[in-house]
Amino acid sequence: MSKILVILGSTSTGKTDLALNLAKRFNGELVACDSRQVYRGLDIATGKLPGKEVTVKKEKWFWELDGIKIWMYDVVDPKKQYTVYDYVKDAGRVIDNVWERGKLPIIVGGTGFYLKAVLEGLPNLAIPVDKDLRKKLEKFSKEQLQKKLQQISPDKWESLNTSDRQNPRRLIRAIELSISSLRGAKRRSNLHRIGKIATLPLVARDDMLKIGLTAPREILYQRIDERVVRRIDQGMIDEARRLQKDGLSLKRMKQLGLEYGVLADYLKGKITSAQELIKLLEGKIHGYARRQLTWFKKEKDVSWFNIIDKHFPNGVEKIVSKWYYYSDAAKS
RNA sequence: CCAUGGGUGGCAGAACGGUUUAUGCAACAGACUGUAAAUCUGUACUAAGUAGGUUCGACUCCUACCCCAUGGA
Repeated sequence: MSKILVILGSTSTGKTDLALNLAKRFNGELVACDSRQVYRGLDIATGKLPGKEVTVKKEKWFWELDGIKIWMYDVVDPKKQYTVYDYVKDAGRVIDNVWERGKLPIIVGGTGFYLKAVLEGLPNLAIPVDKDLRKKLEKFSKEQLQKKLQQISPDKWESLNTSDRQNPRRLIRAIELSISSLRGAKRRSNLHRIGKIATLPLVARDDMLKIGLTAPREILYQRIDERVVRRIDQGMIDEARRLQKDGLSLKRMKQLGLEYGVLADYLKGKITSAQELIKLLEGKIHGYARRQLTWFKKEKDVSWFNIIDKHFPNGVEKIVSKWYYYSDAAKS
């Protein structure tokens, strides 16, 4: 069996809850697809635990929630930088392993880019980061970067849209790609080696089922707001303090996004009242949810379910069941 | 009760006697093939505690009142 089930949707739609139930029913294991859950120690704010009560066991390479394995939590130290590249590599291995043991991998995805990368592969992943180059380029102003790219690769520059042309990070990567392709031959070997990893899954269309969870905006925001308060109660602030104590710089914490960005400001003393803290957290997460909606809107072949419908889990189960048991027959 | 400081868009926070009054956050829309919960782009908000006055013109000056903060009684 090489089927793969994907649960996607924006934050606080209850992806993990649903995935756990499906895992129990269909002999599955979860594979988290979240750019922050991969970091050790980022637990409360990244929502590693589902909304419902659940027994938790932490093993070295996976967690076990209610006896269901969940992978791709805690794979790296938060001081290190983890990228799509790492994710594709690691998750690819995990998925293979799940298949080997005859289980159904259920990808629980909030990070659209990572999801796309594992599912479809990302050709350019084969071209590695050039640290020295980046170090140099990071000192450049936006204008200098633009000029540089126009110089070395007008085509690449033309291919960028207006917003990416203003985006230093993207400009740097574009320059990196251009220079690498100028070096032609050398790239070959890399392409070969890493390209294989990047396209690892290559799941046939019928073997993949994508379930999307949505909710009306107001409901989503409301759920987020409730969750913010709950997480503060659960000790989200102490979690940030602990990370700092363990040597995570506030600058790095800020890079970790959303909650951690706000919490870093809080620890710095930039934010003084609890009220302000909560408001900022809510606002940031609302924005995030919106960006996810924008991204997932374009996702193809998704069976969407609105979570305000109390019976949606039944609907999901039905279609998963049909896919799980019968799609082989349908294929032939 | 006195003194001092202050009341600016949803919030924070500047400048300024004079056509569109910053900026940041949030909001809304979008981009995104190695930091993606990141980063970037676009749009909208179109605001001055209240009541008067000065002025050709007031958010900006004056008066009264209301409210807030700090200090004092």
